[in-house]
Amino acid sequence: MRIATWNINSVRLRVDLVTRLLDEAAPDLLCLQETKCEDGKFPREPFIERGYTHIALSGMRTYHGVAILSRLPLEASEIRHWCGKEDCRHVLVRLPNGVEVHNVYVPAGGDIPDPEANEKFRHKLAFVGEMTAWWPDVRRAEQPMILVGDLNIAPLENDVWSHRQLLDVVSHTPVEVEKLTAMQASLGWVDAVRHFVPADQKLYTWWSYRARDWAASDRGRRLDHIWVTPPLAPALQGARVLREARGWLPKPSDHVPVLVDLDL
DNA sequence: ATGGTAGCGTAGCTA
Repeated sequence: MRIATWNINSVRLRVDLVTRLLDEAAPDLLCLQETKCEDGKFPREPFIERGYTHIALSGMRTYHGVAILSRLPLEASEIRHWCGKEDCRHVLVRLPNGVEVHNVYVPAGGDIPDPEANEKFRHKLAFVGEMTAWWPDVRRAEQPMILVGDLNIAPLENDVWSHRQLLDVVSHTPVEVEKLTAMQASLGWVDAVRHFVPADQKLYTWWSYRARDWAASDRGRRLDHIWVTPPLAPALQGARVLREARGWLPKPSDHVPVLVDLDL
């Protein structure tokens, strides 16, 4: 089974890039974030045509939005809300093989890394904290589960272009990294990508639109993740970050797809 | 130290 995650930054604007990924990488499931699209306006047809007939949506106008496109049947799907907001950041599905897939879009957190001064940063920390407490409450580490999405945190030193220079930049601050690490520990989640790429190797999934030349400066961050619970770790077959998609024309997303293969 | 770009929706918010 191949699963992919991609922050698409408007699914309607980039529907042709999504179909390109489906055609070239042929994932069984594709989890999208930042669809920025109400469910009734979601462009289902190009995906259905390609066999992705099972679609779970949690979308809204203008902001956020998550979606799961699947060519495997979905036995159940559910939308979850966090921090008392209905802001379309989490949809989950159950597959026929019993695996549960969670697609999450963690709040970006604004620019100021101070929860007192910045409500967005406070929301980000609260979001991850709430979810961390929730996992052991409702699920067990023995259940086969996959968590994917734009977690908006780059936890390791080599998940950013400069650990030292990003220590006080939202996405890589110690307080965020601690929060994400605590969530990972909550059910013993295994980082499926770092399972294959050594921690001393730089790895990014996002490059800012603001760089003059994203590839030349290469100031990236690894914000997009795929985690699995311990029972799925032995099934991990490989992982890929599709860096070349950052250059897909005419209008690339600032994030690239992340893919993991499992022997399931 | 600062400003740089992008999407939505048509101003200003979010990233």
